[in-house]
Amino acid sequence: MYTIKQAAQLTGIPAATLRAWERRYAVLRPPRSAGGYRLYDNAAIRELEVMAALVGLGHSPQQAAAEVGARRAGEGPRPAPPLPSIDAALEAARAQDARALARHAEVAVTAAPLPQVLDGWFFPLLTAIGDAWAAGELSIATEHAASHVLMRVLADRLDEALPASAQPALLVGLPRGARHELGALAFAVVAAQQGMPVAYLGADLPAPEWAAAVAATDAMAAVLAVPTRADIRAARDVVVALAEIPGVVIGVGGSAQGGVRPPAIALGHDIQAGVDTLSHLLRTPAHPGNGNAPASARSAGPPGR
Amino acid sequence: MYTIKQAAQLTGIPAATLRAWERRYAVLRPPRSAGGYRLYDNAAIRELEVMAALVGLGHSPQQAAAEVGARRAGEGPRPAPPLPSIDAALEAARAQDARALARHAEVAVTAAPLPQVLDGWFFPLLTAIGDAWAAGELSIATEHAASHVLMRVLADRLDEALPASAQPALLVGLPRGARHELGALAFAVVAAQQGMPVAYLGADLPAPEWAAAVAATDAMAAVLAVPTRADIRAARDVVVALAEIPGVVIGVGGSAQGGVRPPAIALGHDIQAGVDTLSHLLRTPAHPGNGNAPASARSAGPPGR
DNA sequence: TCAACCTTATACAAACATTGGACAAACATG
DNA sequence: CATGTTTGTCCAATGTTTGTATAAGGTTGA
Repeated sequence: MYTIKQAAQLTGIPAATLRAWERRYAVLRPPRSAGGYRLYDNAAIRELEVMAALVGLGHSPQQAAAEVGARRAGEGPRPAPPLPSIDAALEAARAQDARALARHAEVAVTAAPLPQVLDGWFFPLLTAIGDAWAAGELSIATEHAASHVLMRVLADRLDEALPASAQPALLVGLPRGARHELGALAFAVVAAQQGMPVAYLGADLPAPEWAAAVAATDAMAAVLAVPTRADIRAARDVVVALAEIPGVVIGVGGSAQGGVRPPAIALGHDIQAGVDTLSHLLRTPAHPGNGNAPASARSAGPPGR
Repeated sequence: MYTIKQAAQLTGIPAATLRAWERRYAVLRPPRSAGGYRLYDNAAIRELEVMAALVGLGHSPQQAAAEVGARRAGEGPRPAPPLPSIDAALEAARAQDARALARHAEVAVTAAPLPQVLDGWFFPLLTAIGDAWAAGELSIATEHAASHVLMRVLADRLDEALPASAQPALLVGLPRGARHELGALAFAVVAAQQGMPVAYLGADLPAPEWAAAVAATDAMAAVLAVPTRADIRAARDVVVALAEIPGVVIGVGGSAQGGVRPPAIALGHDIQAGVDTLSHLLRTPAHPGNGNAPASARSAGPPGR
């Protein structure tokens, strides 16, 4: 737990401003000590960092607070807000009714903060579709069409979340041969909603291309999805290629992320947590001894902006 | 959310002009803060950028506002409106600037009727990108990202053109193994804008899946793209599978369409003409002697609607 | 006990927005 | 050419947003 001065130092936001933010936007309600001192924990610090990032990106503090607040609304142990029925969406997919499916998905992403919708709706729907296909109730064409639709809904979200003009600092995509894009895209969207300037590179990208993309954009981090065992080899190649470039944080996600070793950092299987981890790594000015992260940033200056 | 000054900075349009546009053309109605400040979100910024680009292209602001507000398909025989520069878009693609590329594409599809834009902008841009790649000036990642962006712009148009909910009468897609989707998607969009209920099935679809999709939707026609020689065999398989189903018109397009024989109907290399051909075939109650079309309609009633 | 740090409440100025009207340059049209 | 419309910009009076400063006083830990 940190006092306000420490929080100010950690986040770079003056203490007076922190108090003003709390008073005016209720952006945080840190617990107090017996004597009434504010006590910030690490989660609070991270939220402030997100807020600062959004403000630095040009959002008005008022709105940034609203956005941060909206996102936090979905984290507590409260009863989850009702999501639309997965069965109905599955039915739409089965009936090849792209429009209805898109509508269901739109409703879902609007109903709650995205990470929650992903866990509670998108991914369950995907496995339901997968099951239906395995049971022979559903053709590949149908499965194709459905994932197209879902991808588009997420891509729209990505568009909406991306700052109007920013050099991408984070690249997200899949290694050569890998196909299942939805997880990677979902990660990109959540990261973008957190204020990171993301570029989504798509599926099936060979290692040299990854390196070229990182070099061209001067990105500070790359995240690749490793959806299946079969993708591990290609993912390793990418990691090797990227490790050549100093100062790039390499994250991996997906079911088979365990098959990829340092310097890649496994981001785990919870998207929100993975984004938090990454965001923290990027915001912390590279500790020499933090385990497996590269040692120094290439481009001078702080991450934000 | 951005205040008007930031919106002005992001779009390059003076704040006073933004207000004037809003007042005079109702081009945007941004939400307001509690104190009455305009709040622009990313979508609004993008719309303004499109509008600004159209104005820069020579459209009057009034007209541009109307076009941005309600994008319509082919209007009268207006003098060919100027399309945005392909070079600028190529530059955006090369710089991995997905946002700028999307903006260029938006401007293009807004500036003129789609078939014209396809011939005069989209496909030239694609070949330019292809050339740049062949010349080693451009990585696969870049080419990937660019075609992603262009696909999305077209897919948006498809969504917009499709009637709220109608049983698809026409399926569009690619045979197993085929990848280059843009032509097929473009065909689907033009057909949809012409009023046909289209479903876009996507790439890489095996023959049995085509048959299943046609059977499931009771579609009256299927159009498959045959982008390269290598796709001919798979396309033939699809044609054979679909020929089993009576009353289905089978159209083929793409560079290698010549390699596929009746009962498939070659739709030629001009999208508009191809759509016209198909539409004519569907509207004409199956002549027994029209060369290579199948003989009878399955579902009773007239094709169109 | 004391210095350092924290609290609330109020205040304030600089930066930024708002509306409504006005106006000249550019453009079209008879 | 004369006339009317369109369009970008500017003005003035007024309200909002936001970071920071101040006063008066309480808490913390050596």
